[in-house]
Amino acid sequence: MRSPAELTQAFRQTGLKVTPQRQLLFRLLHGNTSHPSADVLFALASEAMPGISLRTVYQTLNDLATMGELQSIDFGTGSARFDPNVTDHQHAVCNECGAVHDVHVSRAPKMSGLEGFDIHDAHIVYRGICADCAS
Amino acid sequence: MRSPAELTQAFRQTGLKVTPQRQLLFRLLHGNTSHPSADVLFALASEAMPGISLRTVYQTLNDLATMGELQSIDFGTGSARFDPNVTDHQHAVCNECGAVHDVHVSRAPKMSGLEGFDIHDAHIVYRGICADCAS
DNA sequence: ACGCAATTCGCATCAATTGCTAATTAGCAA
DNA sequence: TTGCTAATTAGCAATTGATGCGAATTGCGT
Ligand SMILES: [Mn+2]
Ligand SMILES: [Mn+2]
Ligand SMILES: [Zn+2]
Ligand SMILES: [Zn+2]
Repeated sequence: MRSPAELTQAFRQTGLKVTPQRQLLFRLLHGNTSHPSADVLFALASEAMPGISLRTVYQTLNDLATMGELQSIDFGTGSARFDPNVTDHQHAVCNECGAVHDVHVSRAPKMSGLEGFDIHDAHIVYRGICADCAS
Repeated sequence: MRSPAELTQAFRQTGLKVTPQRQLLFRLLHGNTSHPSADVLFALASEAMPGISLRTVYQTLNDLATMGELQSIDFGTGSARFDPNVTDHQHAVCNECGAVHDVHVSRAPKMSGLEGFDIHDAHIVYRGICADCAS
């Protein structure tokens, strides 16, 4: 995801308005590696801007996802997680605390057993216990 | 997942009863490689047994999952998919028709960028267009 | 055949997300 | 700076997949 300043330009160029609510979310998401849910972002946003609506948080997240500025990922944890890192990477999910960490694999694994399937992308989810929870 | 006959034994040994509804689901699931949702199973079950409840389908699926006879997988398609194949394998999901196919990878990919994470298992989801939809 | 714990199934409930819309506001142009 | 107008906000209703509940039913060990 680009910086709040760059997003401001991008939004205006697309005919979208730059509101205080959106600027706040730009700031909360930029460089955020915690893979927050809409709930969590709503809680964070509410601290800085009491009265902001959960609906608005969803709206802005969807706008950003549509623009390709962030990805929405479903790890089966009940709610979608949002990731401003749209570069190619994988995830490790802790079974204990639910934390999601970025990881990388050296090379995309080849699959076998299926002919004629045109692969667009492959996503790997590692599940286990994170360093914090192991102690 | 074991055969309907074996499951009948296993259920009774666990103190669970073997009802006609459960026997039907045993049959519908055994050797099923289509990764059906609860909805789809309910539709199939309703053909053979009109009046069966969706609640009962969920109940039985949860029982089987708890016993380790099948796995519940969330591909982010809106509803959970159920897989009676509990051996180590991966999946390819068609972006067009939503079909889920079993695939295999030669070797589990190593991840890097995270210290002290104890990996229990890794799941890979390939997304793209299946052979049927390509034509 | 009996007794009782397990099961079924309809309905209420829940959680995450989206639909709808009246009131508000950003941003452009005069 | 002011005014116009389309975009946005925010509250609430609705939706969807799934679970909680409980009265009526039924499997199954004795
Ligand atoms: Mn990430
Ligand atoms: Mn499978
Ligand atoms: Zn953890
Ligand atoms: Zn397809």
